[in-house]
Amino acid sequence: MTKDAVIYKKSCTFARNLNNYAFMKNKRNRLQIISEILRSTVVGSQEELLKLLSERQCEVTQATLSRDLKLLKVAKTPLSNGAYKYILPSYNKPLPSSGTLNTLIAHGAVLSLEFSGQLGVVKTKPGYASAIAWDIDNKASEQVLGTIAGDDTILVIPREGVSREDILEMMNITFSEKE
Amino acid sequence: MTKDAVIYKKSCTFARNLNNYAFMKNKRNRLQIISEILRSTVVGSQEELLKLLSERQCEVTQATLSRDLKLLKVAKTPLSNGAYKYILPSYNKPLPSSGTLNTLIAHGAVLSLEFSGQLGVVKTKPGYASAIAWDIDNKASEQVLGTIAGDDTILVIPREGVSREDILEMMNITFSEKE
DNA sequence: TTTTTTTTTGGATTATTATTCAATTTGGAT
DNA sequence: ATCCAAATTGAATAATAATCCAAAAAAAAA
Repeated sequence: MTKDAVIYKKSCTFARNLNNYAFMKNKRNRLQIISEILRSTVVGSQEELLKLLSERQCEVTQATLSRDLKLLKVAKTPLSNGAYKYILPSYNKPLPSSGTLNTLIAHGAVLSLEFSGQLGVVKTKPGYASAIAWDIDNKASEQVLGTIAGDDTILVIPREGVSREDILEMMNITFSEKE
Repeated sequence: MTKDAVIYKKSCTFARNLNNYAFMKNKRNRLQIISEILRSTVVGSQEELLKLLSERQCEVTQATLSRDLKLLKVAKTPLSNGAYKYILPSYNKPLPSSGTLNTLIAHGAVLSLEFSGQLGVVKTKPGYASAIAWDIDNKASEQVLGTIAGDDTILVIPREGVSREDILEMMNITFSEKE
């Protein structure tokens, strides 16, 4: 009642933010989408890229796109066939994390769960990391060796032999029952 | 004067023409000069490059220059300082940023960056960790999954597929000459 | 040589991209 | 909440770059 109630209330408050996040109205997601497109497609002009973004429900203007490309340090380079291509710098090749986080994210305080190697990183609303990490520690000791929490980030260290899917499922179960 | 003098004079004139002819009108040489300039200088626009060429007795128009750059497959890429730079294809590949930790360290608050496995650990001056971690989070979300900051230590969790060099480069870009 | 063909080039133009400016929105701090 | 500062964005514009076309120039052929 007490703790749950508090968390529930706060997650409501944050619902709006999450919506924006999900609707790709925000910059980070757009940059991510741009990266993905450029990694998989030959794009020769910003106008062209605008269309591709639009197809993915990402409506922006050329002005913003130009700024995005500058931010991402995307270079425009001539190709052998006479066309041009926008290319990402070498370090811009992150992998989109897999898994369904809907339930998890819907909880409100938990923003995302992504993996790198065997490690999981949970992003939370500022200040929530410790509380949520405590939950994880207590309710998922079967799968989790331990956690380290900052202010809005939790490092989740799974036990050996525990898969990402296991962690994801555990997180969903742990955090979805109270809505 | 004597015949020699005349001949000398003539050969001078002739030589100069030949020079211009050989170095300025000839396409191959011009391309060579362009390459040399781009290798040694930060050039941000074709207009700028035109001036540099002109200083080297190479008078061409922007139209020709554009074609030359296309031929040489020169890419225009954004720099960290907000400017742009034309880059030759061979230099368009991953930057060998190894050992270039100096800039980073010179920033003052960042003392060191070392790796263990895929994880990076940044040492900072006492109290600086959070602030710097925040910077990393916000400016390098493409490469970094998340960070956890103590008082003077930051754990940096790179995304999958992001190499140490990528992180190093990112750090240099993020912390060089800004702020 | 002279003629023909191909390449190269500049002027003008079009196309594309970057930036300015003002308006909003967002994020924090009180 | 309410205010303030910073970030984000689009419309318009400025700046920059690519291309069209015709003319020179060079190369090749006769």
